[in-house]
Amino acid sequence: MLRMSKLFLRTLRDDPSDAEVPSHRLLVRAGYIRRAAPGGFTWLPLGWMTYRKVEDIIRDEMNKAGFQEVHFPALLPREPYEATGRWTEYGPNLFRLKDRRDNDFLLAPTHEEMFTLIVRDLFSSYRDLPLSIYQIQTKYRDEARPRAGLLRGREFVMKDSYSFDVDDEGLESSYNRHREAYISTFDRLQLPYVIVSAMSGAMGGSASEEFLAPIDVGEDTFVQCTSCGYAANTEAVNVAVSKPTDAVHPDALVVDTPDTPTIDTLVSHLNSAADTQQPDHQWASEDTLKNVLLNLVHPDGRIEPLAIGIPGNREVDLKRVEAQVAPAEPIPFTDADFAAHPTLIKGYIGPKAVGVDSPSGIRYLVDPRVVHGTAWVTGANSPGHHVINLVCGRDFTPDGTIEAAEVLEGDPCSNCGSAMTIARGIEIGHIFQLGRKYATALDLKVLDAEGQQITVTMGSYGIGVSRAVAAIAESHHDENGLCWPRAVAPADIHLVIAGKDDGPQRPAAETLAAELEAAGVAVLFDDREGVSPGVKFKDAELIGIPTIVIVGRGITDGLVEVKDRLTGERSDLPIGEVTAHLLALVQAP
RNA sequence: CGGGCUGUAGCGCAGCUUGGUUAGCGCGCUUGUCUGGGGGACAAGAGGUCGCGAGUUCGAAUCUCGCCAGCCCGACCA
Repeated sequence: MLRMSKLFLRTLRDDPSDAEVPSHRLLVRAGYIRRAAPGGFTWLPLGWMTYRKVEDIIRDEMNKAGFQEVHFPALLPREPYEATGRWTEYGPNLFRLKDRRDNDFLLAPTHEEMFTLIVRDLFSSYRDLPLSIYQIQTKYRDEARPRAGLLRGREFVMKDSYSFDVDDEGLESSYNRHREAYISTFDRLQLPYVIVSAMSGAMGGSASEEFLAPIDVGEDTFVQCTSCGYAANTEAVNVAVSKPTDAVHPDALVVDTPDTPTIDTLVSHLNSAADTQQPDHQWASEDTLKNVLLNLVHPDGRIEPLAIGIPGNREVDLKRVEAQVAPAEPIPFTDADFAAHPTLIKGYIGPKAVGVDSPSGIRYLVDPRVVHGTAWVTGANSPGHHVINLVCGRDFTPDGTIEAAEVLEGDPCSNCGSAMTIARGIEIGHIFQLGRKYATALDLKVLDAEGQQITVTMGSYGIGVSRAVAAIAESHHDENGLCWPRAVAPADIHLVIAGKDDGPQRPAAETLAAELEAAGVAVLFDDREGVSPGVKFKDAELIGIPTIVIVGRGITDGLVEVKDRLTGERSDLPIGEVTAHLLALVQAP
């Protein structure tokens, strides 16, 4: 039993000024967590109990699925990460430090290397596989900008699993077992989620999905099809592509378009100038082909310029580009870059100035909607001039396609063509098939049935444990405070004495509390003296235990009040029946 | 890493423009009395390196410079 008279807790009447998102605000106000470092939080008793409930559910589901728990150090030597290249590739987000003999160490941001190495050390036969092992561990990332409390810290807890299989079918099966385990886990945590297609990114590999809790404060943007259920992180969306057309277009024609360096100015010029006006059709921004230049910075420092052609009604989405070109990093051209490429006229760049066979030699990739037979208005590579009716495949041929254009609300689904919606989400889980990248780099092989060495294929699966606590808070609160799902609440029942300190309420509540505890119900007992009922009620709502029991003025008639935190529904029950009633509530599935 | 805002008691804030006794208010905390179903009242208290460091000045919370930290937007982010 937790007695509030003794509990290490102080609730705050005002919102902390540095907290913006609800989970951060309420967890601090209700006395669950406290900021201790940039991006680091102390868990106070109520918070730690909730955290442990979440962790236990995750652990339980992992164990049920047959995965085995291990535990690595967070402090690791440089060598394994050197072997996979991540010591440098991980960049500034890696916490690096030195010991007294000047050896390099790091605080692990994730543990692929260590898991791979330990399996290599212990196992050497296909008969040992498949294997899935996991840990629940504190991770460190030197985030440029920790924010939103627990949602993005520099120190956080993650459950990370790794699967090891001899072939692709095995990997597929391990992947699906994790997917199922994640579904059960998030269902138990009562976290709403959408499973979206994701990029496997620099990690390599193929299949990759994210579990996103659809909450506006989330940092990921995803699309969802209103009809077929397709969902994807915007980084991973494939645009719906029209078929190549056989339409016959007039010859390409260069027209004077003075002072039209932007799509807007170009479109309004086309619609007003005598030589370009069309009787039956207003020019629109989607008729234009916008050519944007980027520099790709490769991990080895090499810089490669890249030209991207997209419909003029859209912007380039750098996140999407990065997902395509990883591990290279895309950076927009600066004025200095344009100066270094005098054949590229900013605002008037056309397909003829770019492409590997052009004078510039710059690789030219276009949006997949720019297909054979489509006609475009685009730059004529001369200030104040554009060309109309420039036909892809006839007048120019790009070097390839790239998913670079921003995704807009209402865009057609690439699967079924229906309109897609866009929403934000918190990434609460990520599962993906790593393949053989780490096994190859660290030489993880086993003998197959024929006695041949084969490289193991791996999967990697993460759940942010501390982030899950915040995500639950984000999806389970109201203006008065938290409303925990029963499975993760720090106690089952919040029992409040509402009466004079020497009134009959106290002995009745004490008896009830003892009875509940004896029946196995975890009670947070507000037995504080000299605290008015109003204060206790406010605290109870802030703290958010799902059922609040009030021993108050009804006690003279032998009644206590049972209140549902979420619905506000209340009922008076004879004190003799309360324990059975609450027990049923708590044990309800 | 760029732009904007901010840093004064556990929490929320005023004071800074125009430098000047002992830095103030509300909440919270301590003691007492009253109160006792929605953060109650009165009284008396405790609690501060004014983010840190230099500088200007007879004198700096206040002015200048540098740094650090926080929040928001963007960049970044298996």
